[in-house]
Formats: sequence, C-alpha cells, structure tokens
Amino acid sequence: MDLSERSREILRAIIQSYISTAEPVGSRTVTKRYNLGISPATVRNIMSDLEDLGFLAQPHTSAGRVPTDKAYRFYIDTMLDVKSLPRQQEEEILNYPLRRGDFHQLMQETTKLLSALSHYTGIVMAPKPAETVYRHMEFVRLTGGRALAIFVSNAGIVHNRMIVFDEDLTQKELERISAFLNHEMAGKTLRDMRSRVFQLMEDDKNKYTRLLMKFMKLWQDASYEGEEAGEAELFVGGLSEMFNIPDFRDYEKMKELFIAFEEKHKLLKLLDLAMEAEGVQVYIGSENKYFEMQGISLVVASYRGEGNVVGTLGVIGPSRMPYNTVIPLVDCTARVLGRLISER
Amino acid sequence: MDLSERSREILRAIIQSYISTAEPVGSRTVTKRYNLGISPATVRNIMSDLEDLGFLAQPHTSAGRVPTDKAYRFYIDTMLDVKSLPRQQEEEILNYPLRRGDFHQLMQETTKLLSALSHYTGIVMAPKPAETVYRHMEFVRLTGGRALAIFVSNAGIVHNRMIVFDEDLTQKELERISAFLNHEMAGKTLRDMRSRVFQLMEDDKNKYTRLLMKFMKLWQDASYEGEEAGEAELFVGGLSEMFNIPDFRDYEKMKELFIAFEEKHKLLKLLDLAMEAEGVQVYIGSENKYFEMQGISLVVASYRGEGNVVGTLGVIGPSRMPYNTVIPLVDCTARVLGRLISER
DNA sequence: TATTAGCACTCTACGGGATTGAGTGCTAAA
DNA sequence: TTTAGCACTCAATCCCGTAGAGTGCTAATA
Repeated sequence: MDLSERSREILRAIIQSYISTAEPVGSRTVTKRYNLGISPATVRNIMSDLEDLGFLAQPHTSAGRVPTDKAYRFYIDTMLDVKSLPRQQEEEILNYPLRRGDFHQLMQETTKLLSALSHYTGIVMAPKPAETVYRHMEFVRLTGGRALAIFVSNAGIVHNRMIVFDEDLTQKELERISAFLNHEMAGKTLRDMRSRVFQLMEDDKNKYTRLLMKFMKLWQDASYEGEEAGEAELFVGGLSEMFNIPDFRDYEKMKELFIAFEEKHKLLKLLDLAMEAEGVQVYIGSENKYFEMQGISLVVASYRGEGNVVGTLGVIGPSRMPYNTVIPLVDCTARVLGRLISER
Repeated sequence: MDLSERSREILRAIIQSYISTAEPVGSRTVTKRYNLGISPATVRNIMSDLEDLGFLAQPHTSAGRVPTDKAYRFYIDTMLDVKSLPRQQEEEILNYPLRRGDFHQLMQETTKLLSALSHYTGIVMAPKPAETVYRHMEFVRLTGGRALAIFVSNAGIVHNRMIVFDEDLTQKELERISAFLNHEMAGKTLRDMRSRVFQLMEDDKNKYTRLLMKFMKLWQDASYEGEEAGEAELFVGGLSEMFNIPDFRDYEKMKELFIAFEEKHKLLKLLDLAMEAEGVQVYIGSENKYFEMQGISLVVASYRGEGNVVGTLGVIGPSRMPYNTVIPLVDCTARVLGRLISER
C-alpha cells in the first residue's frame, strides 16, 4: 500500500472530484481541475495502476473512473485532515431548535438535526434499558393481574415494561417492592440489578422473598423478550433526503435501501458495535456485515450520558460523502446530545 | 348522480378491473372480462358519458380509461358491499405475533400488522396525553432543579414530561403533590385535571397551593409546547411496501410521497379528524386537505381503549385499493387493538 | 527512462424516424 | 338503440446513426 506521492495526489484528486460531482472522473478532468503539472496521458497510466491496485473502478470502458470502497478507506485513514467544525456550523448545531418535551422527542429531534445539517439521513440509537443506571423505579398496579414497571434514569429517560401476574398484588405490596429495590439498587444498571436480586434471594430469607422471587421471574421473562427484539430503540430522521442524492437516483436501489431501513435490528447491531470504540467511526459500503449496501456509508459516534457511553448516533449517506465536514458534524452532535442528556 | 343500471355495471367493471390490474381499461376489456352481453361500441358510448360526468378520465387519447376520485367515492358509497372479514384473515390478525413489551412497541407492531396484511403502509396514532384518563401519576426529582412528571393510564400507557423549576423541590414535596393529585384527579383526563387544579387554587387556600401553583404553571407551559407539536405520536410501518405498488413506480412521485410522510403533523391532523366519526373512513386522493396526494387514499378507523375512542389507525395506499378487503381488515385491527389495550 | 502527443477504439447517451398496438370517435347499417 | 367498420391518435418500442467522453497503445520526445 505504498503509493508514490504523485499517485496519492492523483487518487486524492479523483476522490475529491467524485465526491463533489458524483460523475466518473477522467484523466483530462484531473489535469484541468487540479494543477498537477502533468499530462492526461501520464495520469492515465497512473490511473491504470491505481485500478490494478483496487483503488479505482470503471463503470464501463469509455467512462472515467470511480473510487472503490478501498479508496475511501485509504482516503479517510491517511489523507483526510478533519478540521474541527467551523464556528458557523457549530453555532447551527447549538441553535437548532431542539424540542425536548420528553426523551423520545429529544432523540427524534436529534435525528432531524443530523439530517438537516448533513443533508443525509440521521440515526440515533437510544440508551439500552438493560444498561441504564436508574434513579428511581416504580410499580403501578393495573387491572387484570398486571403491573407496569417504570424506570427513570438520572437523565430523565423513562423505560417501562408490562408484567403479568397470575395472582393479584395490591398496590401496597408493589410499593413495598419498589421501595426495597429503590433502596437496594441505587447506582446499578438494570442488568446488574437483576443478578443482584437473585443473589439476595439466595442469601437472605427476608420478608420480601416470595413476592420478589415471583416478580423477578416474570420480569426476567419480560426483559429477555425485550433483548431478543434488539431492545435499544432506533430513531431515524430525514429519510427523504435520500431522494436528493444523485447516486441513488434509481428506483430499485431506493427500494433496496428502504427495505434495509426497515430491518432496524441490523442497524442496531452495527450501532451497538460502534459503542465500543472511541470517537467517530466510518463504515464504508460492505465493510460491515449488518448494513451492507453498495455505495452507502455510515458515519457514527457514541454519545455519553452522565459519564458513560450510552448510545450512538450518526448519518447514513453515499460513500461519496464530504467526510471532512460530516465527521466533525457527527462528532459535535454526539457531544451536544451527551451534554443535553447529562444536564437534564 | 342517477346512473342507469347498465352504466353502474360498466363503471363497477372498470373500477374493479383497474383495481386489479392498474392498467387503463378499454372498451374491449370490459366486454371480454365481464360478460355484460354488450358490444365494445356500446360500452364506448357509455364510457364517454361517464367521462362527461367526471367518473372516468383518459391518460391520453389512445389509452383506456381510469376511474377518478369521484368514481372511487361513488363506488365505495353505493356499490361496495363490505363483507365481514373472511375467517382466515381474521385468524391471521389474531395470530399475528404482536410483540408488546411496552406500549410503544405495541403501537409499532400494529403498524407492521396492518402493513403485512394489506401490503400497504400501516399507520397508528397513539392516544393523546391530554385526553387520556390516568390511573396514576408520579413526580420524580432529577438533578438541576428538574423533575419528571410521569402519567400512567389504566391501559398501561406511560407518558412523561420534563418540568424545570427555578427552585429546588425535595422528593418529599413532589410526593405530596403526587399524592394530592392522585387522590383528587382519579378518572380525569390530563386536560380536565389542568382546569380542575386551577379551580382548586382559586377556591381553596390549602397547604399545597404555593407549590401546586408553581407546578401547574410550569406544567402548563410544558404541555402547551406539546400540543403545538401535534402532541399525539404517530407510528408508521411498512414504508417499503410503497415500492411494490405499480402506481408509484416513479422516482419523483416517491420522493413527494416520502416528504409528505415526514410531515407527520399533517397526517396527525387528518387522523385526529377521523376520531370524530364512527366506523371506517376512507379518504380518497385530494378529498382531505391534510394529506392531499394524487392517487393516494387512506382507510382509517378509530380504536377504543377502556370504552372511549382514544386513537386511530389505518392504511395508506393507492386509491386503486381493494377496499372490500382493506376496509374490514382495518376495522378488525382497530377492534383487536382496542381489546389489547383494554385488557392490559 | 519517464513523459507526452497522437490516434484508433470502445462504449454510452441522445435523437430521429419507423413500426406496432391499443383504443377511441364517428358513421352508417342493422 | 345497438353494432360493425374504419380512420385516426398516441405512447411505447425498436433501430439506427451520431456525438462525445474517455481509454489504451505506440511512437516520438526530453
């Protein structure tokens, strides 16, 4: 992968040209638009080499050349100097009129922000119930042997889940359980709580045991079902932006894309994966096995809430994306969302 | 609007043919496919009359004819005998594996059910917070002078809203407010509660007054903002089905459609309107001013929860829809959802 | 030896007929 | 009143021919 300086320059020129025009780039174009003091014929020779190396591809014989996924990867890793977000755009993010009546709305609005500023589609993965630290929990008795478990995080995120009993519990009993759990579980995630409760039940034959046992059994069933389903919620905004991208000006392609969008669990898998890494991640085309689509890239970053990484957000667009502006945009948005969550 | 029996038959034949093939219908087709004992020439004369009356239109001179919105309206109002749902499809609805971990999920899954069985796009409008009768309410204190108001309905629907105080309230004080409201407000909607509280504050100088006053003021601001934003939540499922409909096999049309889908407040207005009426409603093409799109119809029905109408759901598809199956499908789904909510 | 000019070649996109086929409207006969 | 017959219309399709963009190769050049 050791290209000569000149080859790199030409590759960069081709990528940049393609990013801005969406048209295959020919040798003449390169010499005309980027003053490299080199003739088209020379460029052609080098382009041919780059094609052999897998950086470029030709849609057909008499067309110009187009960067491959490999080229984008190389470009992002070695040739891109991501400037921090220009002051003006940072202002735009901060001034974006985010409605945040409740947490759901905040998530949804953030996708719109991402979409509006990038002109692509914005996605946000909400914090996962199982990994959230709750401040408060509460059980509300409903009719028909059912109760609702409600969990509130420090950040004001509310999760709830239905629990079905086969015997009737009074609201009083439920309140005793809540009080006990609230006291015992401060600062723990749902996942931790679950194991802690089981442990308690082993150790300590306290008076809550029978109820708790029953309760936790049911709860486990309920949350297991949730985890199967992907658990974390995915928000998508600005889908229609996809129709403005010349790369996808094709009915069949678009259909494929929208079908992929409906398989949210795959996207969630990918976003989940991105939580591991620090900073902004870029997934190009078929680099990831969960949202593998020709010509499509994701730029994602994890965001924090109360210190911990709790979710991810990002942008879906063509691989032909102006990464130098999109990357800092996603980065900045992730930080802003993190701040909004933490100060709630 | 008094058509002869024969004209009606021909109109019906044309509409049915167009619904099943999506191709403009010519006079020969009518005589061939529907045995009316009449020659193409005669059919042509009648078709010409129907066109003058505004029931048919020609895409171009040498094409067959296509029903207008007026024709669909006439068809639905006077010629459609909606059979109740065939046993088999009712089974399909009842057996559909609806995940319902929480209320959100139930709503989302219902859109998928509608979409899967109709092969169009399913929509569900969730119950509006302001008009829901709550069983339980709760205020949870967060950091930074904020509190979260949580409301739980009989059906297990959870709504929440952030409230920002400029002074710090203890959790104890919040609990006293909750207890008071819970006691005072049983069986009232949020909207009713609001006015009731204001009335109480006038009448009665009880010990909660100062806090309550403060609280209600803030709360009002918060909920006002919510109403502005449309308040009710809209769920959409099966968007990609739109790509399978030959009527919309056009990039620009599709773009227009998806932009319309993103303006959820307009759709919500329409669905809100449909809550007034009993039974299944059909909105054809430009009949409604909120989701006015050439060639698109909505079939919607309101659903009940605990006796009252609380929301609406339905299907969006081409005007060229097999109404005789879609209408009972929507109807049945609305009833099933109502039952699921009420028995929660 | 590396670069470049020149040229033949390839392939797509576009536009202009010509053709086909579906369907109509009109007229005259039944 | 209905119908057969016929001329007419129009979109869709196919079939070129041409223009244009771009390449690869070769031979000349610095």
